[in-house]
Amino acid sequence: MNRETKKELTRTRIKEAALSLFAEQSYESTTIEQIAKLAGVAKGTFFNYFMSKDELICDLQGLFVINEIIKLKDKQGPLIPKMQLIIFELLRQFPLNKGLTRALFQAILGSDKALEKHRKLIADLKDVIIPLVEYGQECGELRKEMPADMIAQLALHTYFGTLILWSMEEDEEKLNEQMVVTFDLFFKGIVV
Amino acid sequence: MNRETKKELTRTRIKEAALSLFAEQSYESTTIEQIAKLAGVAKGTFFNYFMSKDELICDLQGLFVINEIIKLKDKQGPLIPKMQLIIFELLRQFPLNKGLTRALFQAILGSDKALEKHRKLIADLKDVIIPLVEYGQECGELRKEMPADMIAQLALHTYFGTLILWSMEEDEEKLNEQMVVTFDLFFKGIVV
Amino acid sequence: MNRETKKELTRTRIKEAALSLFAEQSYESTTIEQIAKLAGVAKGTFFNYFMSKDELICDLQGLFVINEIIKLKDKQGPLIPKMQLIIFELLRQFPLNKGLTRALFQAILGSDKALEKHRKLIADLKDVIIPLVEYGQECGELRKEMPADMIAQLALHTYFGTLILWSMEEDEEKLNEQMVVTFDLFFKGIVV
Amino acid sequence: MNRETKKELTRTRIKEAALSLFAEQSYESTTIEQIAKLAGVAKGTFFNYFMSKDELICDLQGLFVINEIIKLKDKQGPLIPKMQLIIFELLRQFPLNKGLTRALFQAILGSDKALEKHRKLIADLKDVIIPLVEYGQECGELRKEMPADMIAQLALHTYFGTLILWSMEEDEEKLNEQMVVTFDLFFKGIVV
DNA sequence: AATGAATGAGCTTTCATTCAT
DNA sequence: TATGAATGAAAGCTCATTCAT
Repeated sequence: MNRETKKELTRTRIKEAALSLFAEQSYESTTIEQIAKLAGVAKGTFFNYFMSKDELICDLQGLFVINEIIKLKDKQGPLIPKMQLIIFELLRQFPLNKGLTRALFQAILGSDKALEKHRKLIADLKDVIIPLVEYGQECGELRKEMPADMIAQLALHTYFGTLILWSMEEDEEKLNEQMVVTFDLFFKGIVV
Repeated sequence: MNRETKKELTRTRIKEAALSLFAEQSYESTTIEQIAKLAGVAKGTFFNYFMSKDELICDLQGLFVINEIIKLKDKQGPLIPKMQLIIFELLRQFPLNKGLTRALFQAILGSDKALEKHRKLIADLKDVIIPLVEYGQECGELRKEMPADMIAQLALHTYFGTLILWSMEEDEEKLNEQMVVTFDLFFKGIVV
Repeated sequence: MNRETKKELTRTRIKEAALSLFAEQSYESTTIEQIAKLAGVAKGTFFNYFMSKDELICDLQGLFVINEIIKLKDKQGPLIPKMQLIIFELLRQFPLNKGLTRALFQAILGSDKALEKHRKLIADLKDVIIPLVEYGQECGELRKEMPADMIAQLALHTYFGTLILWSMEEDEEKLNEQMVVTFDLFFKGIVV
Repeated sequence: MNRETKKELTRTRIKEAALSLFAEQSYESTTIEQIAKLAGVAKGTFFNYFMSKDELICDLQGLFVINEIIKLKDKQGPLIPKMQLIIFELLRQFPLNKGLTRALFQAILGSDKALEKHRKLIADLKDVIIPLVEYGQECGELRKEMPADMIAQLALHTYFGTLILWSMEEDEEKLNEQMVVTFDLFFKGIVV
């Protein structure tokens, strides 16, 4: 195994350790020492891979890759199933559990860098959704009295609202089910 | 001025100082020393009023009083305006700005006590909304194919989704406007 | 009830509260606030009766009054029973339990004033015991090869050793029994 | 010098600094900051070596190693000299001065962990002494009317009584001398 | 005389970060 | 590159004591 691969492996181990700890504790109360220990490296080694805790969280946000989602943009066919696919893809990409979701929100809310990155993610998602909605409106599938960017925005409100309330619930409901139901209603609101 | 009044005043000053600091910094990075200083009291005095930062945040959550909202439950008339009133009331009660909203979410996500209190708030809100929705369904105002508790849940998803995304935006949009637009769509989804 | 009596009563209540708390917690971890609360007075009131926690402990040491003991000095009769009476008197005066004993030692060890007072107590006790021993030696009851002040000192070693080890034991042995046995041996060592 | 050695050195420096400060002030009034400063390390470094002041004191109690004493158990010869050797060994092991002795007692009396550890020490010492006494009784050297475990207990009363009273004295008497005299009397009491 | 709110120095403890090895 | 001991600023919090009422 060459040096490059080994480095990548360590980086991955650190990220996984962080995710695992964030999931069971809160973001703030997870220390770099705990992460390093669980990753099997020394505390100092952490800083060879991430300049700070802030940078780590920015990197973890990168897990929400929307590359796959962008591809859906140019796919043909009716809108609703495509949007359901986007949602499905967002959920599938990342094994979210309540603790981890809370931790990520907490981290984003506490770091300017992470907040900035989150804004970019939101903008990217909008860039994917807006054309879809415009296309749907042109096809006569969706109501036209509301601007496409507003509808996209609302879709995100719905998505993140479901996500954060779910993460704060006590019991073990599946996120998928809640998301499906919520968007079912959302689609009812926007279709002709 | 008697002692009791003075104490109440100090308590208020501390809360206001905290709110003000939470609004301009994050919750985590606001220290008790800063709060005390801004409130014009000694650090130790803070602890005469709140056993911990946690307890302070729980107290601040209490600002979301839903007493007014509960009164709306028994008011007559069509549903949608009443729900709009609820939203309006929730927003009016508390001079939310982005920084403060982010700080409150951060605090709730980082403290078990505050999380618990938030769950209670959610439950209370549901208790108000569900009967309204049921009444709307009986009157034939709302679709009946979706259970009332689910619709209530969705309303909360929509509300909190709008709230958190708004709080994370960079620019100065008004929350009120976003909320009105979002719920306009939401209502379209649920009416017959 | 006149003012003087009332004041005395409050003072007693504070002392009793302190003793009670010292018995169940350690001296260091008992706060003046706790004492005041249990005594049914305000925190500030404590300082109207005792200038400091130090002064309180000095006052409590006063419980070991040796006035009664001094009277035994001039009593006639054989030595051993008289010394047993002294021990009995010391134990009787004060409802010692392990927690309280530990707390008192802790307090004495941590305060210069209390330490000084304890030295005086020791000196007073010696002043009582030495003449007794001298008389015992003259009567031929006790060995003469050891100076009387040394024997007195040894008696105190024996007394305080029993006291402190007993207070540090886990189980519920009675102090009285241990003391009787220990001194039984002690007397065997000093009699002719 | 390798890392391991250096660490051991720092640990030793911290312990020595603590002992030195305990000797001149009381245990309670010695702060970790003082210890760190005297040891020439940062405050935080203290906590890399000891989780708390409590743990430090437990570690210091470990200075009373009784390994050497245990070896005496199986030595042949008359009892009294052997017991004198034990006392001598206990005193020699640890450069006791009055301040430090007081501090140790104070620490033990104020910490549950340290108290527990002290009980173990007492139990270990009894385990050494009892067989010796039994052997002495079998050989006809010691009186048989008193159970061996009681005699062992009394020896400890005598030892700790001497120790604590000595530590509370103002003047500079040597502990050794007091101990020798006290036990001289003690032995008189127990021999046939 | 009694109160209890206010004080603030000082406590233990945490932890991201640095840096010599 | 990996290490982990050292750092030290800063955190939350305690509590004996003061003092205006």
